[in-house]
Amino acid sequence: MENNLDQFLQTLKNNKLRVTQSRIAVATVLFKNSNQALTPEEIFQKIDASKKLHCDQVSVYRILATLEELSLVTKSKFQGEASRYMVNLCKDKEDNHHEHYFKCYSCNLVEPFKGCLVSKKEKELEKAGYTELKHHLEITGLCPSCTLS
Amino acid sequence: MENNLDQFLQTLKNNKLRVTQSRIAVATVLFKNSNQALTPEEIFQKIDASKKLHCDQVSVYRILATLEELSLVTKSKFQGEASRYMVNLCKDKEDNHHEHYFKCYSCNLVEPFKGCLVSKKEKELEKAGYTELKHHLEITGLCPSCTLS
DNA sequence: GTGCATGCAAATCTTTTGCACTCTT
DNA sequence: AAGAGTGCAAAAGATTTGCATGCAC
Repeated sequence: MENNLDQFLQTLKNNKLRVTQSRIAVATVLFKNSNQALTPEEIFQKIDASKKLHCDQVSVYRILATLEELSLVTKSKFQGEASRYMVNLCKDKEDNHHEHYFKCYSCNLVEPFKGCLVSKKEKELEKAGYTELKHHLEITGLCPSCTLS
Repeated sequence: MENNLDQFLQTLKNNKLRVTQSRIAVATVLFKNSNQALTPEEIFQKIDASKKLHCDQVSVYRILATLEELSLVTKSKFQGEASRYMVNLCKDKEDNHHEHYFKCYSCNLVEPFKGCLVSKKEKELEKAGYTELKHHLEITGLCPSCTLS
């Protein structure tokens, strides 16, 4: 856990980015909630509540954008609400790394699905002359444990 | 075409909604662009440009919401931009009518796909204890004719 | 010391809401 | 005449941008 954070910060250094208090604050909150996907707002609230950490809300946005470019965090967007971010625990650095996510609307658990549900359809479309295809899939609901309680 | 518009307005009457100038304006623009999905902004611009028609931009939002409830228009949301609406040319009134859309980012053509690419995955999840599943899928790219030109 | 990164203010974009007035029925 | 629907103003929520200051290196 702590190792993960250190490794995380090391990646910043390796990319010639500075290890600032704000970035440590965001990273710390993300690691403490590594099984949830949090909105920038939620991350800011948790930083603010901790008293020990500090970071402006606008900086949270900027930092998350930076972290996403480095593939240190994963962004997932669900309809009608703010984007959500979580640490990218999947260590393989393949660029093609592509996933879809389930989000529980009760506990905000976010789970990735291996494989892509849409690639088959995309291949069909490419054969039909479509190009530069991209897609975005969101699945939401109640996870098993929230279903029971 | 004109018949479609009349039929459209008749549906309003059948649902005890008034046939107002604003609703005619929105419907007219939607029918003139029935193969495209337009944003509320775009619809408003076209109404405004026509000089003959008139409707406030806020009313465009309200009218689209009303039309969507009656299934007269279909709403499709794509990442990072405003929602898009188009007349629902599919006449079967099945409530289960569920589709996914492809949007061309060049000409804004929107095409529905029959069938659902995700339902199989959802059934797996239900077996695993997940409940109240919903999903949202967006596919974008260049359509064949925009690819060629 | 240098300049990357931050904090603060303000702007942007989309959409919603409140309310008085108007037009359809 | 009644009230559904509209127009205008303003608010709301998420995110971005500009710029002067400050902190990591």
